[in-house]
Amino acid sequence: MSISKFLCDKTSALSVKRERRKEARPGELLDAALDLFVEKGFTATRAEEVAARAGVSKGTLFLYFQSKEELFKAVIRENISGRFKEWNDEFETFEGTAAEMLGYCMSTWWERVGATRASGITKLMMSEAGNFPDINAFYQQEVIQPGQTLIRRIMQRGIDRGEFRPMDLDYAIYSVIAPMVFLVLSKHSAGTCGDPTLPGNAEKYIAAQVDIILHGLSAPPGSKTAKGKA
Amino acid sequence: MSISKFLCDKTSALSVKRERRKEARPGELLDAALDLFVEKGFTATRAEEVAARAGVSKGTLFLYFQSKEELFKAVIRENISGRFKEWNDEFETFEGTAAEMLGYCMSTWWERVGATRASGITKLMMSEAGNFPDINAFYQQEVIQPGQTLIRRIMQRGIDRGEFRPMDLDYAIYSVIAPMVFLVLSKHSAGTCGDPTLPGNAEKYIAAQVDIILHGLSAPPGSKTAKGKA
Amino acid sequence: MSISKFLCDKTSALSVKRERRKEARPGELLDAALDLFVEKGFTATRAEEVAARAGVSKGTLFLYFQSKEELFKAVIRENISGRFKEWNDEFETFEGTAAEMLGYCMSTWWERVGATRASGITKLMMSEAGNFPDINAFYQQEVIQPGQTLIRRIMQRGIDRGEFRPMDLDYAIYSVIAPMVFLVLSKHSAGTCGDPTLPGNAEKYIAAQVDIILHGLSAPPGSKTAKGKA
Amino acid sequence: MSISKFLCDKTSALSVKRERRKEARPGELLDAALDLFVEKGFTATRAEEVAARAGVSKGTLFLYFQSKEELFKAVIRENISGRFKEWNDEFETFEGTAAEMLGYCMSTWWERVGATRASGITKLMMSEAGNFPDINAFYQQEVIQPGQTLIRRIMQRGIDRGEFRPMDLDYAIYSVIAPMVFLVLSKHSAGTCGDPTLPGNAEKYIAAQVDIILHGLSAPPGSKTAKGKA
DNA sequence: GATGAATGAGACTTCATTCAT
DNA sequence: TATGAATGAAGTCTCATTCAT
Repeated sequence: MSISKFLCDKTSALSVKRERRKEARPGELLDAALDLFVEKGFTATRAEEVAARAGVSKGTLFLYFQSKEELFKAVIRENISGRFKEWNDEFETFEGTAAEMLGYCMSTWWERVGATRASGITKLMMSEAGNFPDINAFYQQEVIQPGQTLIRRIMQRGIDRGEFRPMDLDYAIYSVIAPMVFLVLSKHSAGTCGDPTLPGNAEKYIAAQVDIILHGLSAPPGSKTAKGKA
Repeated sequence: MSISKFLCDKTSALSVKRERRKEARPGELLDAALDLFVEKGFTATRAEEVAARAGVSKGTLFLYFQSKEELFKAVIRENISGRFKEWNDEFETFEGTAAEMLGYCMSTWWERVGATRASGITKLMMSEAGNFPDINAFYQQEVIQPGQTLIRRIMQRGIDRGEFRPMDLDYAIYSVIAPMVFLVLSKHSAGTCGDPTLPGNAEKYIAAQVDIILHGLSAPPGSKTAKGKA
Repeated sequence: MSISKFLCDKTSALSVKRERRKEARPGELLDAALDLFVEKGFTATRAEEVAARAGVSKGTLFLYFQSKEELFKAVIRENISGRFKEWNDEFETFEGTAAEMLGYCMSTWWERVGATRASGITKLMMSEAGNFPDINAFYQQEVIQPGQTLIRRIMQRGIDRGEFRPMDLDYAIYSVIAPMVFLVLSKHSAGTCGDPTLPGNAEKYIAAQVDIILHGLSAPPGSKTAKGKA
Repeated sequence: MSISKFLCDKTSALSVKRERRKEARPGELLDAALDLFVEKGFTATRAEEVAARAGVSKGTLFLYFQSKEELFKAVIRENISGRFKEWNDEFETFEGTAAEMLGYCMSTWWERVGATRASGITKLMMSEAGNFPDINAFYQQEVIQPGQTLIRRIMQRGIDRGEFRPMDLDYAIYSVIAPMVFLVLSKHSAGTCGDPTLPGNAEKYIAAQVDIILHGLSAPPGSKTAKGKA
């Protein structure tokens, strides 16, 4: 429409890439920051490293984020999947048994969260949450609470249907949660990086835990639906 | 002028400062350091804070530890007493079933490690080990390996005796380890500090996990054939 | 409001700070460092003083030099341009007598080294070399050895031509070197700063020494026999 | 006389050594300090090192010297030989020629000062005088001025007697002083520690310089006393 | 917008000096 | 008097943040 438009056209071939980049800058910075924060910790990661990994200069980082702390918060916010609403819906309409639902839930979680870079957030929160009370509250509200609620509802349904033994869900939910948290922490900690049984075979790991848990939860032979062998 | 004056002179309020306690200092500093490192992370903890919490000045810390990093290493070393030898011995002479042994093992671990300040080391290693490869190697060798080996031996015995189902122990051991790791991490992370179900009732938590795991591992009533192997 | 305002805007009094002069900084810092190191000694000079004298902040110094010690090394290197190659060439093609050459050599040395700030390096090396073995080795190789070799060659030529008496050059060379070293040390030591006979009249000092040395070295009139050897 | 005297007698065998030591403490500290200050420089020498070399604890040093700086001043004071008065007297009654006197003077200086640990003072003053104006003034007054005066008087006598050429003594005196200063600096500087021609053969060095200087100063054949060859 | 030179608060560490024993 | 544990001011160096270009 304007002359400047024509002027811009001249460099369009070059600027296409650059402009795409420009739009993507904040995202690239968040990605780089997530990786580095997870790998080295928040304090031990230098702002310049983040910028360098994102392919920009130090100054540019502060163009998009007010401070290193704001960058941290943005990293958490950006990578916290608000997927639990969606999963709660799936739960409502799920047709199989509670056991199937629980297994499906853990596998899906691995595919959609555990296996992705977003899983680093778990480690990050465990390590740094103490220094960021507000971001921690946000994480509690967006992740911990919905996640625990979903697990609890599934298990409650299992108990109600007689699939699972009656138990105190305040504690029982952690038999599901702990193995998943442990898996992602292992993935991101130096401590188990050399362990071939873990990150490389996460699916097998998940399957093994599901198997044990479901056996552990299932109602004894004498009860309603799980009579089988007896 | 008064008798009390003379009495006080020896331990007067003024002389509280500059106490000479060469013997006690290292321990006090290690205690303070463990607390702060666990709470805030190694990098985020200032040397002066450690000194202050131990009730000494900045300089005194460096009288006993060559550097902040050496202090860190000493903290790790101090809190890893090779308890596993002792536990392995207990395992050898244990008279009960593998299930009893496993339950006993987890309860004992809680009493002797999980409930103590030493459990903070777990969080510390997870957060910072990446930046201290040599410390990490030491921790792997002194804690991770012996711990996993002990669990594995107990479970293997259970399988051999037909108490437990046959399973791939490379993965199954984590059904025991994950809940314990999760517990201590929860204890030391702000993330779950507000969660009333966890730290206050660790014994109940342990009991619940033991119950589920043992159910999950146990062989079905009709399949005592594996016993023959033992 | 006024035209002058617009003119001033570009180089306004306010913008004096935070000038960006990447090219010039290292040189300015090296200059400042040389002055201060010579004046107060390396250890007694604070990094911040060097920065301040160069008109920059503490941090800027470490932008250009990895450490204070690296700065020290750079100061030495910067002020030791391998002048001796050039002087050795001059010696090869010099047409006059050895005596003329020696006098020329000392005068030239004064002009090109002694009178410049580079002469402070001598004092610096004397005071601090003991604490920096590698720098010392470098200085030996780049300055001491070539310098002594040049003097020795000139004197040897004088002996060979019968101009100078035969003598043990291992010691005789110091009759030339000592007065020069003494001169620059005097120049840079508080000890003789109040001495009006020295720094202000270095040329006269040099001339007087040359006169005495040449008399001291020259062969007695009747002993021209050594000439045959040359 | 008193009981305590008898009591002391009991431990006298042991305390003889100790008491002798006690008396000697300040001297041992000054010795150690001189060595270390000369070797490493004032700032780079730690008070504790001095104490350790003297065989006492850090605290004891400060029992005898108010501060490290006072220790430095005491080292200088202690080691500045007020021998010039004595030497001036020798000069008055010396029977030989001025040349003999000059040679005797340099040899004697080497024996009584140059070869001793006290010669380190020269290096110390060159290196540190700038930071200690008052001690420097003291050194000027006690050493530099009397020393230069002595040399000047000897040379003036040589000129007066026709032994030496007329010359500007303001500069000529350094032909004698420079080689001596250079010698002790060489002895104490890392720069020439590896040079086998210097410290090991100081007497030869001195002799060579004396030879050249005397030749350099001596009156030409045509003058009164030094006719010889012509 | 993007850059990276410049800044300066703040961290680790040293060491002269003090003082209870 | 002698000791050496303790102190804290001061120095080196880092790095989040700013800002002129």
